[in-house]
Amino acid sequence: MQLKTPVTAQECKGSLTAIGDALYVIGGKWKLRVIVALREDNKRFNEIQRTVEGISARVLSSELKELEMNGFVKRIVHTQTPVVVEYELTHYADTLDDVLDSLRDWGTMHREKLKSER
Amino acid sequence: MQLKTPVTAQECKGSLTAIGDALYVIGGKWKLRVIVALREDNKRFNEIQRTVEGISARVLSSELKELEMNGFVKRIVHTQTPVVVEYELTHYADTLDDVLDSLRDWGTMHREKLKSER
DNA sequence: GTTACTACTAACCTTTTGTATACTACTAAT
DNA sequence: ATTAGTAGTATACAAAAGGTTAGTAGTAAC
Repeated sequence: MQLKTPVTAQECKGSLTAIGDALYVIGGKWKLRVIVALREDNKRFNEIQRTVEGISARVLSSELKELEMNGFVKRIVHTQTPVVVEYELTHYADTLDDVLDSLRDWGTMHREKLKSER
Repeated sequence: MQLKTPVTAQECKGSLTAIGDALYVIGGKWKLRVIVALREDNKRFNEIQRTVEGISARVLSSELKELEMNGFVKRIVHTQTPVVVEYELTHYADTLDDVLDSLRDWGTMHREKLKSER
């Protein structure tokens, strides 16, 4: 049994701004999932697409661009034949560990709850 | 300096599923923000709309319905004139505390980082 | 009598997101 | 010669999400 975080109007406004800021860069259906896929290992384009089930090449391509722009991902091109491109998480992406862990834990718990309700 | 969470292919797949489950019910632009607004206090419709800046009545209405369906929010109707409707977080919504806190902390940190880079 | 507040909802429109298919260009295997 | 793999982009279209405006019906203030 967990106590409710006491929240004043001030704190509430601050939270709203902060959470808005966070969702602005990591919100959406795919960004966090791509980051999770990359946490396993540096990955190449098609590997990521196979790991993140359901994402199309077009959407993955644009998500990777945004993640690169926001400093979560580094793009490494190996100029061989065939050209191989690797995507690597930056150190800044590691700052998302708490967010990803809490979200994973909550998702796991929620799935259990739904299962037990059936 | 924080160590990178070691992630195996198995753990990665589990995380992807769990995070997918979480985003399915609390993903999108508004749901978490509505919950944050309600953490301050039970709120009436127009109060929530004023607190969560930028949300339209139409969208707030549908978000509240989904939040109610998923067990995060209780709708309480006071049959007076005028009819007053209050929205209250359920105990289940409290299980999101870790997610909300980590997201708020990360958002705050991120905003500071952007500020210092300007 | 006009405006504002209560809590929405319907209709319509725009924007965002996603899907499907085809295509580049090169290598290697069958 | 055909197929598969490398990493995408172009095009066209469909679906989902979100925004805008107007309106309901009742009360109370100005």
